[in-house]
Amino acid sequence: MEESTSERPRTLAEVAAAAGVSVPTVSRVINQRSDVAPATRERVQRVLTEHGYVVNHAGRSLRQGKSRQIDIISQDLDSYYAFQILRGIQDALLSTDVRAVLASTHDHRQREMQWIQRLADGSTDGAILILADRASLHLQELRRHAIPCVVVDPVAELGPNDLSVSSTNWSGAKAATEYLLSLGHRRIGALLGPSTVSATQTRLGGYRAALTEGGLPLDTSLIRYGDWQAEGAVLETRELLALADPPTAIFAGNDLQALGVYRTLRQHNVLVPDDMSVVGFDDLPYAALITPALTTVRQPLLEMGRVATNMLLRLMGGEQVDSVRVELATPLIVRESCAAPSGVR
Amino acid sequence: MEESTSERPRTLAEVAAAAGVSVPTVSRVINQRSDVAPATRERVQRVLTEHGYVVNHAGRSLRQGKSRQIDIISQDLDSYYAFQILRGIQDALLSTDVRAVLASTHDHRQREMQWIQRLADGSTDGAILILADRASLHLQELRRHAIPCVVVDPVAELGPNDLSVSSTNWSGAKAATEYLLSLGHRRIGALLGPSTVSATQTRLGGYRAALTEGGLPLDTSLIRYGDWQAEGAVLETRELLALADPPTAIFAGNDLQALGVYRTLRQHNVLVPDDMSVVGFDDLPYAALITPALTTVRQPLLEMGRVATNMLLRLMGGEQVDSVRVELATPLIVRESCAAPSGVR
DNA sequence: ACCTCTATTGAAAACGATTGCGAAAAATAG
DNA sequence: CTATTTTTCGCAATCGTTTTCAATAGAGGT
Repeated sequence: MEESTSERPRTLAEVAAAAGVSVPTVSRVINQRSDVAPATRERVQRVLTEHGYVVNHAGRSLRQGKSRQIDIISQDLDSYYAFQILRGIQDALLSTDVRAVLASTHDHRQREMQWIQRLADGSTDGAILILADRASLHLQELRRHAIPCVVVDPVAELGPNDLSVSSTNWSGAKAATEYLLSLGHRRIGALLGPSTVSATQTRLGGYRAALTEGGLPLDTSLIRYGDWQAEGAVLETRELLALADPPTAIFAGNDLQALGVYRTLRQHNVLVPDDMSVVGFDDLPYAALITPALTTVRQPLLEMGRVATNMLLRLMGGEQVDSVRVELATPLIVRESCAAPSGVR
Repeated sequence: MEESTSERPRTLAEVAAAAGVSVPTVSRVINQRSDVAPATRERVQRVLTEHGYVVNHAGRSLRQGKSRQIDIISQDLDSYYAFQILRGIQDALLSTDVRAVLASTHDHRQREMQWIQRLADGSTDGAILILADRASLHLQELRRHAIPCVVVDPVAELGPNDLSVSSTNWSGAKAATEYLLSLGHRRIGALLGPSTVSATQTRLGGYRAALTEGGLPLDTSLIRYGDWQAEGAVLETRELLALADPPTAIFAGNDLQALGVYRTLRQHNVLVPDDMSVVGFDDLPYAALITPALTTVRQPLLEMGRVATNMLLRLMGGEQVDSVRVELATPLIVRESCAAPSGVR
């Protein structure tokens, strides 16, 4: 199909020669400048497409100080969670000529330096930060260099000018709690993330709101702060089970923690959902596959990545982005892990 | 700490001026060339470090035709599997100044073109392909441009000169099967990947070898080809259960399929491991967390990514890489999903 | 002391694109 | 038909680095 004559023009000069015009003219055609006569443009364009010329990015970058690359920076690239976001970013980039560079530095001193340096020399046109907070070295450096960036799911409040994309943690938690209440649960354990993370507080707010609306008191002994990990959840679940008046349902901070809850309950011969209802958060792919299939609040991670990327692209294009803080909806996905409490009271 | 005087030298010229030498000399110092007098080198070096100068990558790239970037290309960036490899790659890159670019094109025509073009203009110094085969467009283009690349876990036989890193599928499968045999199982179902994938065939070989050594015949009705997905595994498990003489153990092609097996068994009220033993492949993080915890053959995915990257880096450095085909060990991780068959015969 | 050789260094030419500026050509006005 | 404006397009400079290449200075040999 594409048996282009093996000698593709490598430089503007070659194209220019072939089209009988000067180098700048070809450049103008490529960059869709207006000051080219229609006839000339057409002629150059033909040569361009026929020979399959491609611009040399190094040359362009050098001249323009732009790279058409964005950095993806994740605090911990070690969770399935971040991976989903990554996929969304890739998606959004598919129809552009922008490329994503994995730029996490993982507290590696030397690497952080390198990264900062790359910022200075125009190697980076923009960045997407996953789970960053305002104090993050990355965010600060990006601001210093005035490089556009968007934070996906910030862990703490950002500055007033920092763009972010997250999900409706509050209503997600509220919906989950309401659902459990509607099933008849009156004692609902909340096994959240670290108390310092804003998402945790927001979700706690949703949980509390649902309880209040349901006319129930807030029992702080039912609230546990975790570390987002399954191992931690094991301990916290044990604590909940050991309560004098243990909960009949557990709202886990994420699906990974829910996995830890499942595991612990099994060890204690507590059946899900018969003896204990469990709700997760995230809806990672395996949530539907474990048994019993996990009822969970879906975070549209893919979508979040996509939206953040589109915002960033607009920002990079110099457009004004009006919505500084975007929150995407978090539907409750009902599966098999919840039921009415067994000991009806 | 690093209150560098805000006017960091942006160019070699500025450094040169500050050090009282010429631009090329500074360049030579930076690139550790030998033809610089010790005294001069030391003087320049001081200016360099004191002012925190950093090379401009666009300039260097343009001149050298190298980018210090490698492409990561994955057939489907949509599995947790690939993500683990990605982490390994990141790890290996941490102590270098090479950056990883997500370059999967997902059969997106336009994007593939862009990618090929970037190959031509030196935007890519090397590539790591995940799950590619010899016929892959990417691999062919890379070869055409003589760009070094390494394939992680090739899905089909590669050319004689293609470097690859994979795992010992044969002995992994053999170990898993032997383990089941040692528990007393005599009918072991094999729920593999697509029959066209070489890993599938290799594992089948290991499975068969264990059977033969155990003096058991190969019952082809126990062998099912799947698609690596959990949904497919559901169907295939049903088929196995519907056999006149169903297996007492199932060896799944990967952990995701094992999840499907679990799910189906639960639906059919078949207890794991009491009524059916299950072995997985991969050892993804959730394997230890589901209940019962999955006994599985560990693929050192992280390590594979790391090894592949190191090979690539050496290749890019012009070193001769002797081991064309690297296989990493696949230990059997025994957890809770296997037991002696219940109906002792 | 002269010649040769080596170790250092800088001047200048790339690398491939974009852009400011001015000149020629064409269009418009008078 | 001339004067003025507008289009169109090329020259030359520039982005920041690396790489010849030649020049200089010093070392060593005889």
